Amino acid sequence: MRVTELARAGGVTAETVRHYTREGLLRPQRDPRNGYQLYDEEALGRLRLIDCLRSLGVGLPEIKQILTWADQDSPPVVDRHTPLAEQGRHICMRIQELQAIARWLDSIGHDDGPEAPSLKQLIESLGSEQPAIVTDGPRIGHQ
Amino acid sequence: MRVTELARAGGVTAETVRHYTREGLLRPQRDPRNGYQLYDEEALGRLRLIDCLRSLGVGLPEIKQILTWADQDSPPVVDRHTPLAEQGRHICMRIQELQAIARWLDSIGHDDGPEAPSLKQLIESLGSEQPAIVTDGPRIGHQ
DNA sequence: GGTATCCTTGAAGCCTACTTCAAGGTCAAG
DNA sequence: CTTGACCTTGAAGTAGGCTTCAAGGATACC
Repeated sequence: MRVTELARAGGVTAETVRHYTREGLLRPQRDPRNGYQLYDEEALGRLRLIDCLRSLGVGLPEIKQILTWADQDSPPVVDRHTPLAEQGRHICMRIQELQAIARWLDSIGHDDGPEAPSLKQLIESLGSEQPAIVTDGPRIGHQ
Repeated sequence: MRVTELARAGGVTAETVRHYTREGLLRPQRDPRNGYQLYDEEALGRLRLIDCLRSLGVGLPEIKQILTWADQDSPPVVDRHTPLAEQGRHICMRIQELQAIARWLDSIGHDDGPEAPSLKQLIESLGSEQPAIVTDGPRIGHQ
């Protein structure tokens, strides 16, 4: 498929796809007749992965690294001190919180009567959790 | 607690807390003696919620709206066309993907031998999903 | 063969979310 | 009573991630 098709399939703009391509996160083939960029099914998977990771605040350079691993199928045998592994743990912890939020956010749509979780309760529960072991230094994740 | 204490507890910088305060997402009390900003337990919950939503790409103005609802305990009886409800569905769908990613990201830490999910498989599975019903218009979510 | 829609490129611009700066007040320890 | 760590404010700066611009080629329909 071409840029706009991939973009539509992935729910982003064509410009975004071009941006990712320029940055080397997507490596389309070329239609030799006209120089158009051609993407395959895998590109869609990559695009979705990029979008997910982006939505978690992972930066493009880091995502590029991840995709490079995928390309080589090289097991990311990184020790547990690389920022990515760090983020892995961070994200796994966060998924818990996200699910609570998702439940609440979801209850907005189909009003679940009185047993819908209250935002106040949600905030309360978030407030009394493990202290998110962060010692110092620049934040990881979203800018 | 004061800015830096809250910041430490929430895993962000003091400047970020000040920023959120300036933007009205946190409303600390004031120590009348010196004008210092004083945050309570609830503020920590709010901070965590902000951080979570931010990591999902929700913008500060939208988060502010959510927190306002929480303050009023007004049930967000929004119809299912508000951008927030839209995001709710978006996020709920995305949680699925995130969990797959989290599983993989998690497997980086403790190497789970041969049955660790492969990145290629992950990408493949992301590529062959529901087409993320997006018709047109500006993207929601992360910038 | 217009013209409308898609594609290419690089460079410049924009927006959000911080971060840093500058000037100054507070406060506990020594 | 000075040093150092912390606090205040508004304004200006930075960084990342797109987005838009400008100039031009490809393709398809009438």
